[in-house]
Amino acid sequence: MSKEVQRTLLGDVAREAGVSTASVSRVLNEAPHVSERLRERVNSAIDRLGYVPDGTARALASRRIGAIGALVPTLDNPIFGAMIDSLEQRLKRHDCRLLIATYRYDLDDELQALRTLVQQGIDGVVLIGHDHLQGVQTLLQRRGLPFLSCWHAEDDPDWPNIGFDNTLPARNLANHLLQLGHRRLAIVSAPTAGNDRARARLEGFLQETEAAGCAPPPERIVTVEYGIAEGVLAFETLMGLDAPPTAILCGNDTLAFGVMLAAQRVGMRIPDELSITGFDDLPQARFMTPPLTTVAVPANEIGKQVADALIARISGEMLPHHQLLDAPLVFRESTGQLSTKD
Amino acid sequence: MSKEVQRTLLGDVAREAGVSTASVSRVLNEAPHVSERLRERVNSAIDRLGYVPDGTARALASRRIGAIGALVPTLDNPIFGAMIDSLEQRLKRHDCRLLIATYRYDLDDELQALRTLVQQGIDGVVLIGHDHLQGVQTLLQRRGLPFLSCWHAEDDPDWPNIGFDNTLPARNLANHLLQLGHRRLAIVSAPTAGNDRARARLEGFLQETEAAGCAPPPERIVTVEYGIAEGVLAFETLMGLDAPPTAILCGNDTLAFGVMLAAQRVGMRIPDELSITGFDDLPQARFMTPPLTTVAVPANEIGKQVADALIARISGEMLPHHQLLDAPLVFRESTGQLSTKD
DNA sequence: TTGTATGCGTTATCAC
DNA sequence: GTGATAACGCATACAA
Repeated sequence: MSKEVQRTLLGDVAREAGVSTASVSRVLNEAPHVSERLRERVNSAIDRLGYVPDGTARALASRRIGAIGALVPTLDNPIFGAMIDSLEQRLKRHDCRLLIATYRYDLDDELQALRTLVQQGIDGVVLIGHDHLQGVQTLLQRRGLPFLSCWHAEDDPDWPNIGFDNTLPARNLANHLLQLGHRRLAIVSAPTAGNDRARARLEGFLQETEAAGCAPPPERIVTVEYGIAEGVLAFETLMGLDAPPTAILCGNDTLAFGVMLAAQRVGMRIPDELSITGFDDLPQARFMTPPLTTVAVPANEIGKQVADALIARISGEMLPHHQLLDAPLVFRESTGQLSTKD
Repeated sequence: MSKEVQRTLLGDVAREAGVSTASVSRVLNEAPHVSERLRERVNSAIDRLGYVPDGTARALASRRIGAIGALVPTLDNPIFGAMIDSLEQRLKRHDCRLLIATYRYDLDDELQALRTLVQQGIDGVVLIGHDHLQGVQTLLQRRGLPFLSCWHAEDDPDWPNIGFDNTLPARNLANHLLQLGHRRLAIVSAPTAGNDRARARLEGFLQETEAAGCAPPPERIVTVEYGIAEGVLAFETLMGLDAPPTAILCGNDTLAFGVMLAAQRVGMRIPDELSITGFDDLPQARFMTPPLTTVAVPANEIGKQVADALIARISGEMLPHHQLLDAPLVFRESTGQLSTKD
């Protein structure tokens, strides 16, 4: 199909430089104990011939492909896009490529995708969260494959991870609303199946409201898929109740945007008539009217740290790796005291 | 470093099944002319031994790694996230993996990243837009590597592509504003260096306004980096002018969001006092207050079609591949006639 | 339809 | 420090 151009091989470089193939390989891999003179001769031969090493042969012989795999639920959520973007940029520094696979929160798909990536020969794996099928751990261990999960914070020695606590900020958000005098709270959660982060946030909301004796009744806890339109729907559901909430805790910013925009659409004043909180601190959160009170998830920082840590693990440094990052609350104007005019 | 478990090889499967290695390979690759009986024996042996083929060896021997590379400016822009998400899902169907690399609109970085991916042995390449260094084409051609660019629509036989016209919708947006009676137009553009899409949109805006005799003077054409905050800044710059615009054409939705939110912040009524247009139709565009008039970029459709077309090319089908998709205007409430009360 | 034998382009283990 | 040479694990042309 394509013209079979005569490719320059490592052996050609060796001949051109008048050295052995082993020496060329050593120069290529920056191995120790190589004389400066030899290095120069080889490099000059490489330049002269325009030699480019073959990654596949390299991978077979060295048992390293120079790429890791990342399994993410979706790239449609910009928070993951941001993380993957940082991850890839940082991996580049370590001369490492990135294979991505998405699984739409379907853990069977995740395991299947992992199998495929492992078969490709990836040098390491990045996972999101703590919810995985048993097969994932089994496979990873059996292959002795370096891996790291992120976006959560379990101190599990079998699951090295770099992330943040999802529960505590959720509790703090709930507490913030309680402090402002709200008692009729509602929760808009993403589906928790296969999503420990969503579950942890929901639990945080519940723990705090229960402790205060005003846990939302079932009808004020709605679960919707990820999306602005879904947030709009959730708002409509909640406001149709006999006793609508005075404040809504959302599982993520996108849902909060939906809720907020739906509220504005019907002319509701935020926060006078309704307080709203998010979780993620997406770029537009601070530009909403009013700016959204939320939790700043360190997506970019996670990407960088995961890259560095996984590369370290691949290099054999089996560090502890339970890294807890800060996910601070960001108080803005979407939350406030209920106006007492009624 | 990791326990060297005795891996099961293709040869082991052959022995177990009592056939040759070639036969096992044929079954694995679903080659034609394999008897049902042989297939069953091999598959059963594979199951019994839990054999998993080695991707690196496969790649070296077959000269296909089962993955393509995608070079995107950034994944921080959700429109690219959406495209990559669809692309990856669709590639999966074809049993193809995805390597991604970002280059922050730096064409030198793009070429460098391409070199790295080519060296890995990727089977094909996806590019964004038409702006690339000469080296990109040279490299692609010399290796006879199947590739496809997207997000633009040149009818260049040397550059197979699947995309949409960026200029025409831009013209139509400008015309829409002119029809509404606006004469003091402004443009907020993303940097056009290394970004033919931004340039095409800008040109569309200019062509139409020039034709109507009201091309914006230089001070009403501002260029800012991608981002909501940058849109806010652009708004402030434009509104500080002696003759501020009555309508603003933005190069993408994110900039438009920034402009709109900044306008709301200072209490400006949209569209009564200011009309705003975007480009992309991000999910939140229709949920803004007011909903944003914009252009619906078929990001997901591009992802799917690119996957199918590139796989076809890799399989040797050298189709024409200049596929023009529709990018329709979406008229919403962020544009309207200037209120004539002054 | 199936088996045999060789090649894929490196890396790494030895010697020297 | 440097050079032979044997892996690395599979695909495929060719033969049968």
